Amino acid sequence: MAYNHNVPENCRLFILVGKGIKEDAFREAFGKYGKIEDVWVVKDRRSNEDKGVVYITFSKASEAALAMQEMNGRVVPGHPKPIKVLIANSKRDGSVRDPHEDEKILRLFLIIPKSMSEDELRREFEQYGDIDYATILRDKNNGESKGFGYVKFFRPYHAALALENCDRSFKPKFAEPKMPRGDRDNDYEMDYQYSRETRPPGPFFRGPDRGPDRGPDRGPDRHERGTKRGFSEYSGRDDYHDDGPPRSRFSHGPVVGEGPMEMIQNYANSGCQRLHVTAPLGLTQQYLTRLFSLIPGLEYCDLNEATGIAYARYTTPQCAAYAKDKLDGFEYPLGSRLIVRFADVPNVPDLKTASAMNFENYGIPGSSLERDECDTIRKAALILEKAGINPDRVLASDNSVERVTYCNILLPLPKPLSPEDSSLAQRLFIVCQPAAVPERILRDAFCRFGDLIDVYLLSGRNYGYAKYASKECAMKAISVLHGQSIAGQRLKVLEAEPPKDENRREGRDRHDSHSE
DNA sequence: CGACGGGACGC
DNA sequence: CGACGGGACGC
Repeated sequence: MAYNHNVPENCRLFILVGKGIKEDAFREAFGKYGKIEDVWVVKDRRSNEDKGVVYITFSKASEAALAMQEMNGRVVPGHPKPIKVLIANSKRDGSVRDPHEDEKILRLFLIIPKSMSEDELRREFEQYGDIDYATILRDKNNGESKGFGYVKFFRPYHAALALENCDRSFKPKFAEPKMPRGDRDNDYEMDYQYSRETRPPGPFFRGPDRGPDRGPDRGPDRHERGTKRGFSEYSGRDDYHDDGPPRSRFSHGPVVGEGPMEMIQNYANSGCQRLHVTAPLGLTQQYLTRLFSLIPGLEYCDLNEATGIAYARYTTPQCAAYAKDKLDGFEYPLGSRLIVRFADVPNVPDLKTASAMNFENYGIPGSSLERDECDTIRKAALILEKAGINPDRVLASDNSVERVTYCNILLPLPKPLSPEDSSLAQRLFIVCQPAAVPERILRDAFCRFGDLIDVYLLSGRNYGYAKYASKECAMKAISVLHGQSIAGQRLKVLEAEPPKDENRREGRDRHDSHSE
């Protein structure tokens, strides 16, 4: 399936280059940010000359957004001019520029439990990055939640991370822009011009981790401000890079002959030595500590394996900033990314620099690290893995099962989900006793038997359903999971009774024909 | 005992 | 500096 219309949204980059495009150089430069699905160098139909445009499709929106953030304005080897990198419009939208196009990559539409407040919503999502606003739609008359709302980030990368990693019960989607296409509004038009030309201080220039200290301009108008400010700014590398100057080498462009020490020293003092880490389920204390100790100056790294939340502390703020920059978004295991944030509200920066440290002591082979620390750390992780320093997901000689921290028994390895529109073969009824289990854990457990379409608990309840596209997989899930303990809760897994109020048609051979 | 989910932004 | 190919549904 090399060609697939069902690629996730916002996975494709639109890159402006000059002529003489070398595809391999682009694969090389962009490949480190994720899995590249397609590279297309656009050529003129007749002359076969480059049109100066490259499209790169990644497997995930977060990879594309990270690549944009890191590569925009950079020079690709063999190409004289700095490139411009944007998230591509969908093919359907063509080259139309929407005055609200930033909302397509910064704002999520979410299904939200009716009991959840906007503050809770914000707290839930700020683990993925700085939030512009979090709104819940309410009934005009009684103020009750309508069960959905929006969260807008300042950076496409953070929005994509939230989309991919938040609890699936939020059913996250990139929000459609508020106004219909072509419905011009003069205020927005003016703001658009203004923000592009002069770029006043605004949300984009706030530090990422200022906590509640967001300045005096935070108030009831923040929704409005957030909507207007800085839109269409996402393409500038300054706009979406996390930290103020001095920057990492990523935002400086290629740095030659600058060693890791200098690089760490050049990091802005965030005033924060402690990092908050969201780790994928199943990652172990030992593995995480090894990973974070690859960055010099680690004091400790404490992981709560039940929640996947860890705190790591470094000897200097610069080291912490460096670790955050290098490990945030680090993908391990495949498909899961670490999320690394400053744990504390940074103080006013001072100019202390990192004390002398030596990468050579950290056992990274070929640890010159001058070209690409991310890549080196990846390699180091692979080496650790080969050396058996591994999350203990994989246990025993039997490669078909593994130990996961949330469950009392060994489980089969995770398997991909079936598409949401798969036809339902078997439904299971699930009870968690005495209390509910987070859906991400249920999902991780129930997907392991294959062909899982969806698993969810009814909101505010400790029971729910799992839907499978194959009966065998569903029955296997019952046989393995029923009676076991997951995240400290006893699990009941039964075949579900048919839905209560369903107009039943007993027609045997009437299978769902997909529409459209 | 424990039985059936939610969906687009006041102008 | 600003926008769309090749491939192709089904044994």
